[in-house]
Amino acid sequence: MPPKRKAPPGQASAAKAGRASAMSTPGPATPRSLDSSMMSEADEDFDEDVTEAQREREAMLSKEADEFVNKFTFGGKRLQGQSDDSGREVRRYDAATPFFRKRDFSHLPLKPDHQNRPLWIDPDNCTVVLERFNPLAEQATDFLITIAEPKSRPTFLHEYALTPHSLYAAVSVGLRPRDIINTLERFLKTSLPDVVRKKIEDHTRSFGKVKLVLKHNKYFVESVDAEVLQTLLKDKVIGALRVHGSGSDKFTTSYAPTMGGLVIPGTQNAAGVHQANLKPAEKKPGEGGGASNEADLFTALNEEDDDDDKEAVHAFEISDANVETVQKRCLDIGYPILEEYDFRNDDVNPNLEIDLRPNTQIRPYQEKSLSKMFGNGRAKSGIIVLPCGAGKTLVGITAACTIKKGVIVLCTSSMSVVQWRQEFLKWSNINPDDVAIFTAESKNKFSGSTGIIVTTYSMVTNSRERSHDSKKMMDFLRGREWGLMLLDEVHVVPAEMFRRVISSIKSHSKLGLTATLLREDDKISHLNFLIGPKLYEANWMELSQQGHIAKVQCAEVWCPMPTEFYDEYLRANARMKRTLYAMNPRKFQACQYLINYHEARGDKIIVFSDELYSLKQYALKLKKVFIYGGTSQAERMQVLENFQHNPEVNTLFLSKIGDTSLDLPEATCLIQISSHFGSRRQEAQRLGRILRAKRRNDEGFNAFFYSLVSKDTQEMYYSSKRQAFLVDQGYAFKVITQLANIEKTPDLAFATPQESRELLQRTLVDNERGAEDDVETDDLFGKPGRGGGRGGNGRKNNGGGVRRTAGMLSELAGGQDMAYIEQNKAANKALKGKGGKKGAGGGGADGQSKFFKGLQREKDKSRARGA
DNA sequence: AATAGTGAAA
DNA sequence: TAACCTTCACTATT
Repeated sequence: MPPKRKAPPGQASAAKAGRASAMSTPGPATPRSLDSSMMSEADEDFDEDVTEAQREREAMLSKEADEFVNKFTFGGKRLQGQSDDSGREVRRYDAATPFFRKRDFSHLPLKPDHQNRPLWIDPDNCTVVLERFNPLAEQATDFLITIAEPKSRPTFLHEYALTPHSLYAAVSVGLRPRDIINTLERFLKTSLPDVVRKKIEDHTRSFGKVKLVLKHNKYFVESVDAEVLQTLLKDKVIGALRVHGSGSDKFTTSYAPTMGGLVIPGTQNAAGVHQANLKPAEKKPGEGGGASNEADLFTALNEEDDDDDKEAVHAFEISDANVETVQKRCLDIGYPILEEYDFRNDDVNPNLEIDLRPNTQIRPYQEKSLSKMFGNGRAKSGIIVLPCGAGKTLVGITAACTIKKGVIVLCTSSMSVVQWRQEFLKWSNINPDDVAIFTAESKNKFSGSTGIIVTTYSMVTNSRERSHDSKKMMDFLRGREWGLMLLDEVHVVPAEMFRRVISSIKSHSKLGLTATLLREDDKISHLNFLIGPKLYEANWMELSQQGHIAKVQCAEVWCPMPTEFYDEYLRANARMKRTLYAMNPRKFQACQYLINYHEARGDKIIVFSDELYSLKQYALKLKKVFIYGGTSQAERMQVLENFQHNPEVNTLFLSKIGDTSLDLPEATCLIQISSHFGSRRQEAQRLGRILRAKRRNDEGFNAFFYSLVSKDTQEMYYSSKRQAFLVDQGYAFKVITQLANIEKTPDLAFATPQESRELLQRTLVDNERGAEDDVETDDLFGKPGRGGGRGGNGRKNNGGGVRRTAGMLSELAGGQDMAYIEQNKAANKALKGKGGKKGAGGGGADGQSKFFKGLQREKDKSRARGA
């Protein structure tokens, strides 16, 4: 037994502080860390203080339990809000009751055969919980992804939310309200609460009644129900936007002769049938129950549809520019606009000669997502969410092959433009002349009357002066109707700039593709009226279990900071903080260790760092290749080529350039040493980089994802935020606090305190000197690189000028004392607010110091820009 | 043809 | 809670 030590009061409070800080680090890791270190310490060392320690622990545990319950309580906000419901009924109380507080629904009577039913429901906020281990789980899952939004899908319990959007999606896929209610009733353990029933009825009543139709290059709001249109026109927003054609205030009323009888009952699942014809063996017997059930529903609906088609259709026109406004308004007032394209009966637009190559195989989930899009024989606009590496491109191409009209594909970078074209040629029999690329380099049109154009968002949205060719091309794009608009990485669209695409190019249907329907702002919901509802979202875990994407082991490695680093960290400004926790020598060692370990296993490793300084330092010290924004095109190609084929080059360091704009070869291991705040999108996108790795099948996992985190720094908080999405997808993050035998690593860097201190000094000097040089001499770039040369990567720095201006203010602040930082921040903000628009009035900032000189320069620049 | 400058995303 | 650097694509310039 170890000698007992009586804890001096000071130490006890230190332990308390430590514990408090551990508590304040949110995320799934917290309980584990408490178990392993804190608990044992408390038990052994603080024997004498047992009562106090215990009390403290109990308090902590109960607080933790509260947090835990809160986390799994739906609508935690309401919980605090309503404090008293004493008037209602007397509830039974037991030991667990306090944990549930007001979220106790044990009064809802269970059905006698509840064990055979997989769903629970929370009537207050329409959250549905699915038991994955229930025999009926498969069928229920199929149903739930149609009517509800997946919130969280770990191994055993899945959480879905019924939202207006998700119900809208369900209706647009062809389910009727009563189908939804009946099926829910069938799967629920309790009877469907009336509140929910009413909600579903209310929300779905008006759905699917209004359509947006493109006719002769003009947009019309269309409905079979004249009263609905009247309602819309009475709305102050929509009514004002109506285009009054030819002086008549009546609707244009027409009949829809083309629809009657052409959609043959049973084939409404057009895409599905199409695919089934291609490959009948693809149908899985296991899916029988859910699929046929769904098919029944669709059949029922379709008969009704045929009746509708014989009715009159009423419409009024709106202008291109107002489409977005009208769509948004309609959604707000409960009449979401549905975009459907009856492509098979479109005689106006020429057909495109395109088909999938005969031996092409569509995977079941791809087929499923497409059957949602073409559920009733027409093309519905919407969004399909598939993880990276799961074949998004093929889904888009298959959609194009089904519609067989002109297609416009929008990508985020010119590189993926080239890829999309190649994929089209690879998977379909399209004539290469009919797939044209529209970027800065190439502005070709297709040869025939119709075809495919692949371009970038920025090319289409660019509002500045255009080159002559570019202008002509845009007129061409604007002047015609497209059958399908494919929006790659659709989560970028809600940005102010990019949403203009929607109104400037007219297409009959839109299909958005993305892996991560995530943004850190709340604009993602805008996609519902910009593009359409989410038609399908794949379950990552399911795909990896079926072997379509890699099985990934995720781990978070906690690296303690040496005290001298931590002292410096506490003192540093935000910019320096980020550099310091990336340069943590213990983190460097962990990185070195992991690289060694995985290279020995034969893995290909990618290391991500957002922090450029540390990226270079790591790569140079470990003698590995690296790519960042300034790396020239030719060299990027060369490095990637080597990484892919040269057995000597197994590790590649990347800045955040690797997130989107590089076509990375397959890798099996990924290490993150620094990242962009709490961006869940980035985390998911990076993980996506190794999902393609599925060749090796030797063990349980075929890919590894490490996140290196400096302990007790901001990183801990960001890291837990970043992981939220992946945790919801069912990934479990293992916390590693100790790497086995790390001290045996050959040439372990910074092993002595001396080296560690040197590293700190150099880091500080390198990052400060740069700023001073910049201001004083204005000649930073004539010098041979701070932080050592370019280790074999001799390249020209073309981004220098840009970086200089950008780095100016913040670096200056770093060189000054605290008082200065405050000023700088305030001034920076003021500059932001005024600058650019009206040319900030020349206020008190006269050229007194370096700081104000820099500020003045910024100001001049923004004024020049504005004029 | 290579490079500088710019707006915009996040 | 805000932070705020890096990166990209486009166009104009030398």
